[in-house]
Amino acid sequence: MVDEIVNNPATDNAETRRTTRTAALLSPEDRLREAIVTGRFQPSERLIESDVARELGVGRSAVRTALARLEHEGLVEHERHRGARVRLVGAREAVEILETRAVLEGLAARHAASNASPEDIEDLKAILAEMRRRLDAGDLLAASDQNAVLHGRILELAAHATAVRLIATLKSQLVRFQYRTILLPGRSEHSFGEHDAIVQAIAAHDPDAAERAMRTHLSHVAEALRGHQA
Amino acid sequence: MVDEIVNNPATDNAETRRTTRTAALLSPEDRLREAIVTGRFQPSERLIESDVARELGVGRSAVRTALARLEHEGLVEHERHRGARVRLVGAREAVEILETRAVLEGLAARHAASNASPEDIEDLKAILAEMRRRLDAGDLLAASDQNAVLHGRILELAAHATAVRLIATLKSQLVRFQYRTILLPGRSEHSFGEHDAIVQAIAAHDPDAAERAMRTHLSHVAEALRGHQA
DNA sequence: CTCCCCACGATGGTTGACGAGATTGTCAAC
DNA sequence: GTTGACAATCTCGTCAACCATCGTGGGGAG
Repeated sequence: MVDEIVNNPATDNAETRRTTRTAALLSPEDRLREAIVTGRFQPSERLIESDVARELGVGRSAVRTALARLEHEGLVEHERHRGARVRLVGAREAVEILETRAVLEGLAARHAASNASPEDIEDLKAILAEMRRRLDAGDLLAASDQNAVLHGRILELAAHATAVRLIATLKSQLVRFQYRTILLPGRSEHSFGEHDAIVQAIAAHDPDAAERAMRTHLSHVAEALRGHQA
Repeated sequence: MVDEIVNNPATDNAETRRTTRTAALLSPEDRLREAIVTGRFQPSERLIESDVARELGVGRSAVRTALARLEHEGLVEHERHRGARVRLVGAREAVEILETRAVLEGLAARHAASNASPEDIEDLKAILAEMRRRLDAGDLLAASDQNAVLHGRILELAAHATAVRLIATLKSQLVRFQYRTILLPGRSEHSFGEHDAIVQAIAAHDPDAAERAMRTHLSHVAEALRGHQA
C-alpha cells in the first residue's frame, strides 16, 4: 500500500466544469479534492473562495467547508484572513509522512498478528501467492495492485480504527507522490520477500516480528522513494 | 504528557452566553470545544446547529465550521442529514488511542535521540532533576507538570511536524480521560525511572533505546489507566 | 526615491431562504 | 390490535446577499 501510493483519482475527470449544476453527483469536496490531486490547481496556488465557487459551479459556503476538510487532510493550508492555498508537500515532509506511516502500519501488523484467524492467514497467503504469480508473469503493475490488497487486508485484520484512520489521512497527503517504487529495478523481488516475511510473522502470531517486518519493509520503500527522487 | 492528560480547559468558563457579542474573544470553535470538554454537553447528546448557535450567541455557519473541525478532532461525530452528536470515546477506544500515541511518541523519541544537541540534553536532565525534586517534596501534581514539560520538550527535539500534529489530535480526543496516573500509588517512582531511561537513551544518542524506552513507558501508563478504570 | 496611509481585495461571520433526506406520527385498512 | 403508507416536521446542506475585519499593494506626500 506504499509500494504504490495510489488513490484512484476518481477517473471521471472529463470536463465537469459546466456552471450548470448538471454534474452535481460528486460532493463539492470531492470535486475540489480531485481538482487538486489531478493538478488542475498548481501547488502553492491561492484558492480564492469565490473563484473556486464559480469554477465548480457551487456556492461559496460549500467551497468553504470543502476547504476546511481538505485543510485537515493536509491538501491545502490556511491562514486566517489570508486564505487557502494548495499545500505542497516537499520531499522532506514526504519522508516524515512515510516514517509515520511505518510506525502506524507496524502497529497494525502487530495487532493483525494477534488477531488473525486461520482463515485470515489463508487469505493472506493466497494474496501473496497471487502476487507471486503476477510477478512471475512479469506484470509488475498487477503485482503492485496485489500489494495494495495485502496491506489493506492487514489493516482490516488489525481492527484498529484509530490507526487505520490516521494512515488513511497520511495516505491522502502523499497523493502527489504516486510513485510505484515496485517498478524500480530489483525492487520487486525485495518487496516480495518483505511481504512474505510479514505474512509469515502474522501466521506465526508473533506480534513483535510482524511489527519489525512491516517497519523494515516500509523503511525500504521510503529509502527507494528517497533515492528515486533525490 | 500522558501521565497527565490535561488540556487546560480555558479556565474562563464563567457565563459567557450573553447573546450580545461582547465576549467574542474566543472563537466559536474554542467556545464549543470548551463546552464539550467541560461537559456542558452530555456525551451522545445531539448538537443541533441552530440550538447551539443560539446557546453560544453566534450564527449557524460559525457553528457549522466549528462542528466540522471538532469532528476531525474526534470530539463529535456526524451523519449526513442527521446531525452531530458529541462523541463518546469508550475505554476500548481510549486504549487504541494510547497505543497509537505510544508508537508515535516512540518515533519522536527516536528522532530526538538523533537530533539532541549537548544543550538539549542538559535541558532534559534539568527537567528530570526538577521532577526528582518535586517528587521528593511529595508534590505529585507538580511532578506531573514536569512530566508534561519533558514530553513536550522531547517532541520539540524530534522536529517531526507530522508526528507532533497527529499526537496533538490524539491528545484532544482523550480530554475526557483526564486521569493523572502518576497519582496512583507507587506509579510515581516507576514513572520517574522510565523517564530517566528515556532521557538516558536520548543522551546516549541511541534511537532504538529511546524508542523502546518511550514505548515501554507509555504502555505502562496505558496499563495503569486500564487497571484504574476497569 | 522613500515612506506612510488608505482604498481595495478577500476572508470570517451573519441572516434568511429553500430543497433534500430522515424521522416521526397519524390514519386508514386489514 | 397491528401494520403499512402517507404526511408533517425536523434538521442539514447549500445558496445568496450582506457587513466587519484584516492584509496588502499602490498612490500621494515628503
